[in-house]
Amino acid sequence: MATIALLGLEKKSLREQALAALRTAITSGALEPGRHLVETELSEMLQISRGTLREALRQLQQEGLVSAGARGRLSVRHLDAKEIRDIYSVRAALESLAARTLCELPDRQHVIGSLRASIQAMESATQGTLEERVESDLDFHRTMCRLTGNETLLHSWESLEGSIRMSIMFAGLEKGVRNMSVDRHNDIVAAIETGDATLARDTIREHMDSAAAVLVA
Amino acid sequence: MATIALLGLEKKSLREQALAALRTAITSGALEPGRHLVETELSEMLQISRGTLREALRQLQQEGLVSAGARGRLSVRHLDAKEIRDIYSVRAALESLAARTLCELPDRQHVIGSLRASIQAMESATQGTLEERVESDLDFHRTMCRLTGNETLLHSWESLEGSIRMSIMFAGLEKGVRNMSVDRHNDIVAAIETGDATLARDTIREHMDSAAAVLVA
DNA sequence: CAGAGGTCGACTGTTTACAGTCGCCGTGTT
DNA sequence: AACACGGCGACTGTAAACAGTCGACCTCTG
Repeated sequence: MATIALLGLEKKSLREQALAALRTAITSGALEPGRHLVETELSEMLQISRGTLREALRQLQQEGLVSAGARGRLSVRHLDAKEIRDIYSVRAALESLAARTLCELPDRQHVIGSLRASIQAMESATQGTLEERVESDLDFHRTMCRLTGNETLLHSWESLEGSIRMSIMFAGLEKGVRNMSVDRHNDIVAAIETGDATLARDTIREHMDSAAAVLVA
Repeated sequence: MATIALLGLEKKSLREQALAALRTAITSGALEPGRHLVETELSEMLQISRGTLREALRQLQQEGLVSAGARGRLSVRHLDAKEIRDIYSVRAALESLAARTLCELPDRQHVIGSLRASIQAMESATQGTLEERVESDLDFHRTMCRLTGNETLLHSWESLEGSIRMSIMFAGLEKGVRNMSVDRHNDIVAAIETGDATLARDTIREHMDSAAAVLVA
């Protein structure tokens, strides 16, 4: 196998570059689910030492992209239908909290603006590649979490992000993208704007349920 | 032979031992918040090499017990009142999902039994040390997440566990323990038993809100 | 031919060594 | 006295080496 490029991240530590490269390799399918990850092999691909690689792998493991087998053997995690549904349940819970938090803000104009901008970016990406559309979709949801100002919430969501990407990849990008609807996002923002936390929660739950359903179909 | 089985169970990697030791050191206050963590210093304390230590630190970092400063300098995370409230918000969201999931199970008898057993253990610990009482309390909540069978949910909760422990420590064990009520837990189980997800959610939220309020007071 | 060793190879666990960087502090200059 | 400079020490980033373990395959023996 050819080397995995570490482009665009020259400023950061090798560990972070490796982490990003591995994440991409896994969520893009270059490293297919179930694949056994051999440290010496990967460190050669990435042109880094094993020690540095191992640090990155620990992080990946915690994110759930990599799972441990006997004697520390690592492999790319394989997601089955139930796991995808589970991931989306947790995702829905986190994003519902995000929406509720935003609903309770006294002044939501700035928040609404940012969210609408994110939706706009998504509309612009309609003509782009599948990957770009997925990115813009995840951006919206990540933005929602970030705008709450709750770092713990954002961090929890981000540690789920890799699994979400894998879910989409697992089911095929087409399916994942087909489910992405600008309308749904507009509904969420509208609910937040009126401060209706219950409606926002229900909208998000429906969004997540149908997304999970499409992915496992 | 018993010895063979025991060998497999008690032998963990140095990394895991170090991880557990560091977690304990931080949540017990031996390593106070804000303290700068020097790798060579820690590796000497723990009698392990820096490489092994660094892997453990990455995991600790992801759990939020350790935060990174300039040039990779790590220090024990310091939680302020807002962060504690934020952590408990996310915790409430996750446990609400757990309760709702359990409410939707067709046959909940086994679950109810396990939860009541956990509460029983908590009552037994009433006479124990403060640490033991905190442990039994966390056990109940962790059990609730585990019983859902949603590994992602359990994992998300567990990655918050360290922060929860820090919150309790930050406010002083007495305060944390004073807030632990067997009644509250019984209320949660009762709600799950009747399948009333809304009631379970509200009970958990109140529980979490008041816990956070006590801790930051 | 079956099965008990026994060597080999492939990995992971762990340690040790080396390189780079930043702040500190003393020194010399003006 | 203020300031620029340069050596020094303290850390982190990174690499390379060493050790232990388990499975595969091969061989010898009954």
